[in-house]
Amino acid sequence: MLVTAPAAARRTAPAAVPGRKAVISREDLIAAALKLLGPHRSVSTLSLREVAREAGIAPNSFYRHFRDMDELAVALIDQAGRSLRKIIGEARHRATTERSVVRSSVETFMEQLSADEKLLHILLREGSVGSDAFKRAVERELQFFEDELREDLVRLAEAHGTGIYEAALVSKAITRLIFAMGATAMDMPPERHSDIAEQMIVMLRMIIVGTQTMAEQGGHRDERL
Amino acid sequence: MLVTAPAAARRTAPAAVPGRKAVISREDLIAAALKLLGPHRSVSTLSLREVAREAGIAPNSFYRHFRDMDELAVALIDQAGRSLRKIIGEARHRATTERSVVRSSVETFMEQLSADEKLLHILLREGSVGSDAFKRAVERELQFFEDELREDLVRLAEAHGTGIYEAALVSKAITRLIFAMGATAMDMPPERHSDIAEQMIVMLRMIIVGTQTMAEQGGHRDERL
DNA sequence: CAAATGTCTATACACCTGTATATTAATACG
DNA sequence: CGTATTAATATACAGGTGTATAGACATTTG
Repeated sequence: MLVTAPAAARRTAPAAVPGRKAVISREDLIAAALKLLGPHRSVSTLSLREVAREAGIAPNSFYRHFRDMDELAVALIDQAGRSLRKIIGEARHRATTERSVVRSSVETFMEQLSADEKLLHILLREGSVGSDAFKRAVERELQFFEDELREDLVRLAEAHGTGIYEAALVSKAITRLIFAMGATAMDMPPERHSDIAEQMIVMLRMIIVGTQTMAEQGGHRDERL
Repeated sequence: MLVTAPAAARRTAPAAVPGRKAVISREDLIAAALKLLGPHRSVSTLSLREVAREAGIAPNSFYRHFRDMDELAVALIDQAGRSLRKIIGEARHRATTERSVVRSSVETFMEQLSADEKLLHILLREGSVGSDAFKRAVERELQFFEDELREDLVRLAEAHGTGIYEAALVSKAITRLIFAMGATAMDMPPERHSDIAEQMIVMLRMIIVGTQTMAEQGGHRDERL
């Protein structure tokens, strides 16, 4: 993978390589790119020069850290995914003792959205534009999310003795739905976010009740609709 | 609305206005833009000059028809929405006598996707990037879709004597889910499209079974999950 | 036919983009 | 110390962009 190779290189001990000390790092460039992003500024519209300017370096110095803007974009997605998974993971863990998993996860998700954490915005917004590498990176993060959710679902289903029909599809549906709803929520005033969260919760509950009911009936509902 | 005003102006009888006869029309420009679009070319990356070049006119002539590229983009979305609604409408009508509504609608949707009709691609792909006007146009089309679906759902629920819990949310969930799944399907080889369609159908059935079950139980399921 | 009027083109400007080349600056090692 | 090695810069180029301005062309109207 293109992005992990240099990351691995940096991970080795910084044992006294000759040459000039790096005044700027990949992380600095990522931070500069993040600073430029906003509700009206998407990753795909950022230019190399712009990021370099924001980071306070000459345009050409950019190449010391990334092959092109696309590689930076993938790094951004990587970071966004890691951050989101960590947060949601904590939310799930926290939830088992307190409120329901779906409520606590959804609310955490929406809190993160409101917190103007631009990372989440990237993940939600730009999954379908950009280079192939970029799209694949986003898809990979969705897949991670989906897998973790599926494991949680079957675990919880067993714990509660409820059935679950097509767990993989359930988690896929939930993931896509959450991300789609989150994306539209981004373009709304924050005071409506709690409404959206409630809508999400009802939607998820429908899916869960659906899969449970279908599990009880063996999935053999007629195709009346 | 910005785009309907000039459209209305053109709709008046073309009764002998003085001046030179227009050699190119808005529709020609829209067609040129469509020709440029593709799996690796999104609306937001089209330049005014590029579209003008493709249409065979001087860059400045563009302004005779659209204020800027954004206005063209909104017109594109408009057309895409109309086209999709028409097709899905026919599918729904056709379905009542033949197979299930959800199956027939989903299959029609995916057929349209495979048919390389770029219009649908625009609608699916670029809902979250671009100007505010553009995003609002996409959101409006989704809303149309959603409203029609809701009417259909309550009608069918009454016809079959099944309940339906929170019909508005059901149609919203289905719409967003279909569009999200469709967007990811676009980036996949066509031979996987039928798989995706089957996945969609199961997902939708879960939601429908869920809303029916919740209607029977008055929506008072416990929050175990 | 002439005048008016709307359509289209040509030219030009200022700006921005990615990147190739050459040069300078700073650090580590012998 | 000097030298090798790497980081960062300055300059420059070719090409693209949106759009302002002015003029040419065609067509309807008086």
